[in-house]
Amino acid sequence: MKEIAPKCECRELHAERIAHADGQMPSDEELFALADLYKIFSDSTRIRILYVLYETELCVCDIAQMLGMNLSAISHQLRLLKQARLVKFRRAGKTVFYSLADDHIHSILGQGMDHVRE
Amino acid sequence: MKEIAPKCECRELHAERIAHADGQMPSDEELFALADLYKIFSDSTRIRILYVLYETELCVCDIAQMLGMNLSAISHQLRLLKQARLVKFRRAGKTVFYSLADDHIHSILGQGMDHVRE
DNA sequence: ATAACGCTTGAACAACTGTTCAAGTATTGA
DNA sequence: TCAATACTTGAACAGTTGTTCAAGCGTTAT
Repeated sequence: MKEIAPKCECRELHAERIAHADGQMPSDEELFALADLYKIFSDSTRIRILYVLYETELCVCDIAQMLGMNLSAISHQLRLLKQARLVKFRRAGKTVFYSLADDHIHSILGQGMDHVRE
Repeated sequence: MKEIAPKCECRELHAERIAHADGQMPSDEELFALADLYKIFSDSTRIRILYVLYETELCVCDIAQMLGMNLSAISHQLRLLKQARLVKFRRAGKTVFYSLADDHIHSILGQGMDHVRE
């Protein structure tokens, strides 16, 4: 049994604040989904893939070349990006081209960058 | 030795695209910093902490109470949020109050939420 | 001083993650 | 049909992460 309710005397004094904060909360499902979205952006390989795709579609071996990584590693990460609907792909013969799924992704990446550069 | 340059014939055909994509790239340091920022938001405990602090400052035991977790777990996560400069704190007697570091955090969380709710 | 409270910290542990390797599939050209 | 190219996939591995437990620190009241 884990202790989930520490007996803290100050809680009674803060009841109003807690009620207020609680009323503004998004649902738990939304917060978990949000964390999962950020999880995709939280790896530098995936972020770099998204950025090389910012301007143009590229095939898997091009991405691997640009990132200095092997094909398999890139392919695994592309699968995650695909599952998260952040990239889409089209096959042209033996080659598979990947590109960003929609413009929303651009704006998310842009805002994060603003924070880092501030 | 890891293989970092897969010999892919299509690369020569894509040279222009690669040059273009490369010219728009943020620096590696910026991309790593960006991944680190997203890493903070990628855990549901930390996201939930940030949201309960959205409207008001709260002490550690209040946060633990609201999230149904023990004090130590919350304290560990607050340390990470502190290091990332996403929260600030003030001590009042025995109690330590945490709050969001600045308004920038609000807008980042807001945009992520838009994507999830779309 | 001493004790109690609120919080922090370090060590330990299980769970998860990213990369590699080897083997596989799909498509094309000979 | 056979081989070659471009990519995908599963298993294995090391490295990382989040939580818990126990012990500690700082503040306040007695």
